[in-house]
Amino acid sequence: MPIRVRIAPSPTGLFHVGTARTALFNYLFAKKFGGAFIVRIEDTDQERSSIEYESVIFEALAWLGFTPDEGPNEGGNFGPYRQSERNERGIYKKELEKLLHSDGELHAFICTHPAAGDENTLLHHCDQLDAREYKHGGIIRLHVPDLKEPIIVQDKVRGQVQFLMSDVGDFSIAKDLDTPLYNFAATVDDHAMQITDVIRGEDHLANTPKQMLLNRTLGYTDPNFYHLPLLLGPDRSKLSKRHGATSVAEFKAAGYLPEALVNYLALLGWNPGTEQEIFSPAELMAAFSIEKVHKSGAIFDRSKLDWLNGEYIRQMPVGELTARLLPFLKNLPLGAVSQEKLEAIVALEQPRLKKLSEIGERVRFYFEPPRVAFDLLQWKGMTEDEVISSLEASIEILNNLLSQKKDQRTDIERALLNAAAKMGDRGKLLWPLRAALSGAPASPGPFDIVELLGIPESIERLRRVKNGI
RNA sequence: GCUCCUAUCGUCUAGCCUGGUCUAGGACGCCAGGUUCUCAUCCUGGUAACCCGGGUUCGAAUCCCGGUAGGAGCGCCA
Repeated sequence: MPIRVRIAPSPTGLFHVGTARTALFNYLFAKKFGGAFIVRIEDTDQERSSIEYESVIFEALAWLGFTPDEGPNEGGNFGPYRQSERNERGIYKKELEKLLHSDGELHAFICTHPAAGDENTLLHHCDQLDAREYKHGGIIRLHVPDLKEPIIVQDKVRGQVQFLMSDVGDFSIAKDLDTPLYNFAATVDDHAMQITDVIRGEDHLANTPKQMLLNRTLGYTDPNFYHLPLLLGPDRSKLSKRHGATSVAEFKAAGYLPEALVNYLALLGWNPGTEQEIFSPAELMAAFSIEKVHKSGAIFDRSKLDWLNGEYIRQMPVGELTARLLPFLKNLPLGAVSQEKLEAIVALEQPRLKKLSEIGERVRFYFEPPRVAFDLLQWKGMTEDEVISSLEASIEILNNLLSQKKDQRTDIERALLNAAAKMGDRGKLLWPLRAALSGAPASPGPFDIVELLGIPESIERLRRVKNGI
């Protein structure tokens, strides 16, 4: 039987990184076994679901590179892939009626208990077991006998986990014939879509016995279950908004590369058993095995993500990096900069970038003269006169180069370095030069900057700074 | 409160199944040094952990029991 897995997000909010990791593990598992990765939209709660949030899901999936094999946009033989549409076709109603008319120990019934309020932590053990005919004013529950009989979840990550029927209670499966609820709709769909392996977050572990009970009642076979450890915030509680950025869109906007995020997410709760940490998507597929997934939660640590992101940035061909950087350069006075020059600038910044979003302010000085404060120009407590003569020396060297038409990077470096060496401390020449050109305490080296700016523009900047002192 | 899950450096983890090779390995972070005008990159070194208590055993991070701590779930949300 072919492997079929699914992610079942509800379009009620942003796409969380935890969901992204669940999607990743499902995706890898499917690809590893040549199976199908399915997206099913769980929008039975019409109040909270929206079409905008649905597109957030698709955008996140596309950005991360997890292309669904079946889903609302891709189609497939098991559609529709939105629960709202499935509901319109009466898919749930049909199964619900089966449960309502079942004579078995497990069967659905109408519960007329009032909506849960403060008592919502109590288990429902209703005694209205004969009220099987649907009538308004009640909610439909599955009757679970109050027995000490265990329901054993064979979890492929955590092993055997036992629940008692008496601890499950009569749980809700639909508000009425036309309004199915999560556990019921998911169970019906997983069966209808022939899902073989359910890989999801640990927070669903307690739902599993309910779904197994539903499978048993409806005559379905259970899929394999895998419950992934949770993603945690620094305080070790489930990662949520209060821990900062948690949505995929936020990471994208913050300048993270999808391949770095994916790589990082893969390493949370899983590792290949080797010392490899950087994986291309293909390597990840090859190395992934769900047996090596952990049981314990993992803290989402930004500093390691940042490091990985930097690694990916450094490994990327300059042309590609430049293209990816474009959205983050929007607010800069780029003018009519050539692609070649832009790539040269990007190449200089490449080893310094941790996030794409950092590019903006780092490269602004290439496009417009910076403001330079005097004390920035001082190397090791140089006096005003020393700074001025240092700048003059640089200007003279550059003028010479200009008149000799030597404007190659090697020419620039040789001339400047020679002069700097004669001063004993190279910093006496090089620091004021670099500071005057960049206006920054940290930047690429002066030879690179001069080459990029061009000698005339460099001289111009140096003069202006010198005169401003 | 009830149910369930988990437990190795600050963090992600290897090792645990199949006890000895573990004076517990790697990575991130941090610290120091090298390269260097600066920053980053790069290189070198350092820092730091088997939750606690019993037991089994010649020997336990590894097996067993009991604690403790943390987490998740307990909706007419998903």
